[in-house]
Amino acid sequence: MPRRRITQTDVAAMAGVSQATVSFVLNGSTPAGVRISEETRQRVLDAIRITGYTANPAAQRLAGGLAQILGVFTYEATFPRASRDFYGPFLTGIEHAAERLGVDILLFTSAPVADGRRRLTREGWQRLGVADGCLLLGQHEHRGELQHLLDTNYPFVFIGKRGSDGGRLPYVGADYVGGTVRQIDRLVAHGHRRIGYVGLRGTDQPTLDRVEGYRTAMKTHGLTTRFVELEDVAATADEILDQRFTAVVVAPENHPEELADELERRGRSVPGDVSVLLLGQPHHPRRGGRDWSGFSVPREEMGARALYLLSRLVADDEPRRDRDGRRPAAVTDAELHQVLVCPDVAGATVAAAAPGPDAP
Amino acid sequence: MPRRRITQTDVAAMAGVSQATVSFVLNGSTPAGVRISEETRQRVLDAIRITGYTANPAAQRLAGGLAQILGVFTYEATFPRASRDFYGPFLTGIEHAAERLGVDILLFTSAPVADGRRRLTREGWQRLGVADGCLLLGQHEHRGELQHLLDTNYPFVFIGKRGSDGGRLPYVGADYVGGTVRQIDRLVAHGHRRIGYVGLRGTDQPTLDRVEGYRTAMKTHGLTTRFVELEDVAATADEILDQRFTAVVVAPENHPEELADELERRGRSVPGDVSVLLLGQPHHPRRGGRDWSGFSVPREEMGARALYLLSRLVADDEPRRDRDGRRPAAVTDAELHQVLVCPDVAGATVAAAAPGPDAP
DNA sequence: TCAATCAGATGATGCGCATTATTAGCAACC
DNA sequence: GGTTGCTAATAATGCGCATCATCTGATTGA
Repeated sequence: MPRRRITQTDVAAMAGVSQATVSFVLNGSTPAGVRISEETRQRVLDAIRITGYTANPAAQRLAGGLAQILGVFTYEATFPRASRDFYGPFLTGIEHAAERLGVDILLFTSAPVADGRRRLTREGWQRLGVADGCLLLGQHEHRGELQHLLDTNYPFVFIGKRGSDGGRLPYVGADYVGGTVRQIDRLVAHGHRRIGYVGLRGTDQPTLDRVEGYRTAMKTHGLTTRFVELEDVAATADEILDQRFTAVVVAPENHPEELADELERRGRSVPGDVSVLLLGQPHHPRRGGRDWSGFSVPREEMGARALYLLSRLVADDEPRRDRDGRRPAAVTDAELHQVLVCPDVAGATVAAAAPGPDAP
Repeated sequence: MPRRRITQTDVAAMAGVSQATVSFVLNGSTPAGVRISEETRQRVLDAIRITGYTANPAAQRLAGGLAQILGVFTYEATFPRASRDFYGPFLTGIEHAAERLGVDILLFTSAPVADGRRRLTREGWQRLGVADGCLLLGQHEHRGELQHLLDTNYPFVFIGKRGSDGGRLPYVGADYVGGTVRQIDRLVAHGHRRIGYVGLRGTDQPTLDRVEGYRTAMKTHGLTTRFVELEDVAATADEILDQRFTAVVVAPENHPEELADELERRGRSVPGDVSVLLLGQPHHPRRGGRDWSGFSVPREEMGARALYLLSRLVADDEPRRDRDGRRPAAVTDAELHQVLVCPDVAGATVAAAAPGPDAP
């Protein structure tokens, strides 16, 4: 086992060439009129094989190359793991993809927290530089920081749809709209007509998309949209009964478990009297919690797809060719904004509508 | 927003000093006979504050400094989060500690897998270098690789006790011995006398420790140790009844859930007829699974403590002082090998022994 | 008065790599 | 025979930082 690390210079010496030649061979060469004969190339490759040379990522990065390190930054105040039920799956997907890509993952756990959200400023900028590109997680992004990333042409990909910014931000999101539409379809197929939307107004993308999906689907079926502002769970339960809903859709962050409890406390059964569909997975799966019907967000896949996309963007940035001298195909606009299907979850909180006043 | 990154040279220019001076100020200076006046120091610090300068980790690392990056390597074939019930909590703890320390975490997801376990060789060595030190996870470490780490004096810490290697390997483990002893104590306190150990023979540390704990405790109480080799769950259930055990202890990887099912299928209740104590948490918590009694492994804390220890080791390696000119205290032997208490879990699978032939 | 000491800093160097500019050798052409 | 053109490579440079060796000017000691 060698004491000192093996460098390109060592390899060069063994192959009887210059360090530069080794670098060219490793990078598929040909930046400008540089040519390496096939024979020399082979000699270098042999030397690399024999010595077991591997590039020092720090040096690569410093010299303006790629380090095969991709970063993960989050805007949440505490690193995603803490809210592990929600963020864990993203990271699992990211790690799987990283293994496939042969890339290391750098978690920016050091970024300072200000105003309850993590910032990229100051400390952040430089640290980002160790990674070839970065995945961005969490709702509360900071516009100025994003602008800087765009300005400096630093490759990044959002996890979660970003509609706000006219197509400049690459992202991999989930199709909350489509998922919600299908839930309404489902309810209608079960004979429901009075279907309420329970939730908080919000400007976050998932909420906007759920509302849009609800609106669209209700309109399609010629039904009236009815929103119930969630303030107090008990009050909301009363309202649901007052309005004689036979079904409601609700986002997972809006305490569906407690809501169902309240309904049952009022002598109604879920789904016997009221069907409840969840627009996403439960955030904090309770021991012995209900088996919710609704749709699920493909979080692992989102993580993985985001990393793949990021790696493509990084490759695009680097004007380097593969060994056939061709550049990989450029990233298309379609790739830049991916929205993944949210599969339906059968569950046990949906049933046929009780025949009510609106029944035929 | 500056286009080009701010370097020490920029800061130096602003403060009217040389780049070297800036570096000295940042590192608490004084490598050899170098002195910086308080006034100059302040000027440099001001310039840093104004420019918002931050060190480029790649450059720091290349120049032999610290990058404030700590690595996580695993010997498992797939990266830990994938088997997230077991490994997830370690990473949670690690991330929390990283936030506290202001350090980024590098996951070595790129390390190649050979023979079903991940290796550090070739690819690995150089990549490790980006991090100031590294946490090691998983059972199947490779001796040669460890030796190399020791030889090159690369700072690392194992998560999980490492007894095999006479105190040369730093680790943060869990006290399986003590935890197991207490479970036996618990059973004895409940009047149990015929207490079996169900499990597979294994040479992994946790298994060795559980067996040791069982042996010790049984001896202390003057009871006979009885091991049931787990081959087939059904056969094991039969054996438990044959031997008229009133209680068994079992490791979580040995299918406790199925075992209890088998017992109940035979008309025995858990814990009514047979108490079952789990020596650790369930590996794959089942929906609606039993509420196991036993002990839990403080995995998050292990992760966090391991990272703290690693950071101390790294600091120790670097002959650098803090701003008062003192070196932090060296790592003691006690710190080098930490074993954390495994708290008891009350649970619902333990009850008083049914009066049997051994009863008074 | 001249050497010795010391505070306070700076210049130069190298870490390992990517990349640009340059060179050496040789065949072809006028 | 000199110039052009081409292939095949190398020398040199810089990325940003840590660090070693060195330098300057002031103060002290004899």
